[in-house]
Amino acid sequence: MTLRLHDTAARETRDFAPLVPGRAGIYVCGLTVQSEPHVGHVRSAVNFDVLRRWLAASGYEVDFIRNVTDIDDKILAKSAEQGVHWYALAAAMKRELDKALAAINVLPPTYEPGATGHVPEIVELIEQLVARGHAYAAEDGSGDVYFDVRSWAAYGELTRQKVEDMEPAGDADPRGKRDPRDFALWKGHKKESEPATAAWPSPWGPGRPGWHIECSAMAGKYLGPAFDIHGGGVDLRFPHHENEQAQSRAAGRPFASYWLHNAWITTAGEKMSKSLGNSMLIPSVLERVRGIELRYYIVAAHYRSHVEFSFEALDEAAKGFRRIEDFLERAGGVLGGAVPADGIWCADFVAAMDDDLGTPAAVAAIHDVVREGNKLLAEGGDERALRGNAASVRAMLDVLGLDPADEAWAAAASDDRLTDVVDVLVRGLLAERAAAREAKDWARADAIRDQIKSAGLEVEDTSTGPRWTIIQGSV
RNA sequence: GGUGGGUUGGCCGAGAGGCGAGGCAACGGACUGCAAAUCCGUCUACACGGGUUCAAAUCCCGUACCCACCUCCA
Repeated sequence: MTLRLHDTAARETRDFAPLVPGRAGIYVCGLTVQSEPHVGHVRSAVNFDVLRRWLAASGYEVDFIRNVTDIDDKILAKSAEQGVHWYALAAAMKRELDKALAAINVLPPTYEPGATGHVPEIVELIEQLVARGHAYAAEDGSGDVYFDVRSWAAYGELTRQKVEDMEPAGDADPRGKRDPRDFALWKGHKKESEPATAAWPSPWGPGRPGWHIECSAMAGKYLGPAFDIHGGGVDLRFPHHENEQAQSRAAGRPFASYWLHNAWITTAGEKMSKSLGNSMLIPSVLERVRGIELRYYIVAAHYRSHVEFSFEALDEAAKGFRRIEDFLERAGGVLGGAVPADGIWCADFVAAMDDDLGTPAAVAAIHDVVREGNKLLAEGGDERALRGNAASVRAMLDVLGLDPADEAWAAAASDDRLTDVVDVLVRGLLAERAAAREAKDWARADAIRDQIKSAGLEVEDTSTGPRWTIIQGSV
């Protein structure tokens, strides 16, 4: 069984053949830390986290680099608007992002480089491009350096566009450009409008990196001139990725073998970045569902499918996930403790994941095993089969970053000691209810159950006695 | 103007010539003191118009509508 990935550059799903057997180098364009993360932002992170986990689970040693763009026009503009230092804004938003990603169990990358920390590498790359005749310093004294689109015949190959059909780049004063489509590699410092802290020395005078160059420089530094997979959101295909590839290849670096792009999450047909209000911001969404449920919602859709975000769909996904979770919990009860995590992946799951990360089918495969497990649970008896079944569910969930027993969720979950306290209190009430039931005083028994429910706990009678759980969404 | 991606049941969402997606909701049954949970069953769709084929959501032609990108974007 080979992993197949949809390469957006080739426009086809191809067998994944790593440059070095057993190893996978991945570069993903992370966020420009300019505002609070919303559902759309974290989708990309989850999608590539699943890729990374599946590769690792399949036996690859994965180098996963996800950058942070910590300086650009927007950060400068927003910080000026808010009257804060640009680096303060970037750092604050970075912390928000980290918090949001931790809440949905996105593993930290192998390394997370930032643009501002790689100015020497960026300058070196630009120098290579100038030396090879693919970049030039603007002749208008602005200190800008541009990539010469006309000098690179393959320009447009990633998105199959002809240079003549493109609209001009608006990233700088066009007077300094040889061609309006040339884009900035280096932006000369604008003394009158930009803070002195937003400039670094360079052979072309003080300035800062253009938008695309940092990814080429950092991918080259950490993954080498050629690496396996480059990922990001669809919107980045052009200009960002097109330009990254042009810059890198023009500098003699083969760059990425495969390009993966995740689709958008929109709200009512609108991009999330344009949506008004902050109901789609991660902290706000996490008031409604738990992080694991949000992750399930994202994973249940294929990464290349456009998702129309709705709270109704989110709630439904959460219910679907709880079905899996409930099974594990009940199986754990029967098995006398935690369900082991060493189960095997079922064949459907593996086939789904190998087929361009077919997470919807993978989720369906998990549900199938859950149904089998529920059947075993209902029949009672075959503990060995149940153990294998439940362990299999856990193992598959783990690949998707959705194992409820994963310690990563513990930080976000309620305090264990508090759970113990509640358990003691509820057990007292349940003993009373048991006595009432014994006496067939159903009114009294139901009153106690209602009382517990009004506190936000659900009581269920099972073959092994009553069990209480927190009603999700009630707190 | 150029480049891509879509349109599937009440809802969410896969699939890519013949075979059950899956979840949620709804309804019926089993179980239960009643519930809950669970199991079983029911509802069974592919934007539209043609065509190819023994067989089409799936392939071909055409039409409509939607979305993204074309230098701020995950």
